[in-house]
Amino acid sequence: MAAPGAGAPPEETLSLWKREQARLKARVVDWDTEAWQRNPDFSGLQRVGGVDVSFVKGDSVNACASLVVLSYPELKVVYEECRMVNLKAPYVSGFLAFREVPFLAEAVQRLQEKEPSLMPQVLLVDGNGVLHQRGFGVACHLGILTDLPCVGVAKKLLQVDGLEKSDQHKEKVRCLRAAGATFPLVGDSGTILGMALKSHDRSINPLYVSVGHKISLETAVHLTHACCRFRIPEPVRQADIRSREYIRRNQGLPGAPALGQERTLKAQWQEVCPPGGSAEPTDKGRPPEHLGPGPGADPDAPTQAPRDSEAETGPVGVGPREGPCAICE
DNA sequence: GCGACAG
DNA sequence: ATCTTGTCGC
Repeated sequence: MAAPGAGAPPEETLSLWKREQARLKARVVDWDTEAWQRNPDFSGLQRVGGVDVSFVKGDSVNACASLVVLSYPELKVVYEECRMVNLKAPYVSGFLAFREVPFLAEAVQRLQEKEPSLMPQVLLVDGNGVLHQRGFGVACHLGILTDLPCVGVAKKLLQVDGLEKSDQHKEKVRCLRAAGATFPLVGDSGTILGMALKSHDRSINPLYVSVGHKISLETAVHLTHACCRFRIPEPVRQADIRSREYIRRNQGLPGAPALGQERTLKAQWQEVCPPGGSAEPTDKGRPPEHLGPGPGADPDAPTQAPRDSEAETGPVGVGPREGPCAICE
């Protein structure tokens, strides 16, 4: 029940994962540690990274992990890496990092080895930071593993610690006027876990920003907003666009699984975690082999129209009622 | 049966 | 995450 549609990890594994999260959580730094973070215009900030993982259609194992680095404030892609990976763990809400973070951390590691001068000064991560069941989402996890400042940027509200998509929440969302408008996400404990951010004038659904590592919530929100040309901040959006594109080009090429012949995650999970047996940690790292971006992979190719899919804008004829809001006075 | 469910 | 067309708007 923990992972609908896929093989669920044994309770024992979840227990180990929780312990690991608790151990690493102690290292999270939730304030500004970098000089550029203190400057109102972020002067000194030159490179912002984004990461994402996209999937092959009917396959929960094969995916493309991508890391991009954009110049700031121009928001032009100056580095890109896409790589096909075999996910080892199923998706379980609250444990996303155990599925994706190993490959993201490896991508950062390869960048460090190949082009250290392009190392981003901060990473925007698709998912939550401290806004999480145990206060340690994927953005925190990646931050600790890489020691880079990280920001959690989620597209949906993770309903934890009393946070819910209640009518009151929806009311607050409707009250967000111009891009940049926010409201705090306060947990039962009274702690501010993150901020809802209207990232674009024409978007209705806000982003849910939270601290990952080495950055304050205020700076995280300001930075996220500063990186938005559309609803999704450019670093994450470019990582997403490029990883999907990479998958499209890789489909049908040697190495890609034949249709209907994919290994299911459930099957793979059974290998790693036999029902009743002890699993052995086997392989470590692959040889750094490049299936480098072919000749037609210009980073700057504006093949993408200035329009985003998704709910960049609300339904035209059925917009939420404008007018006085009881909550935002 | 119903709601929850980051990606 | 993914399945998917048109449509409105700058």
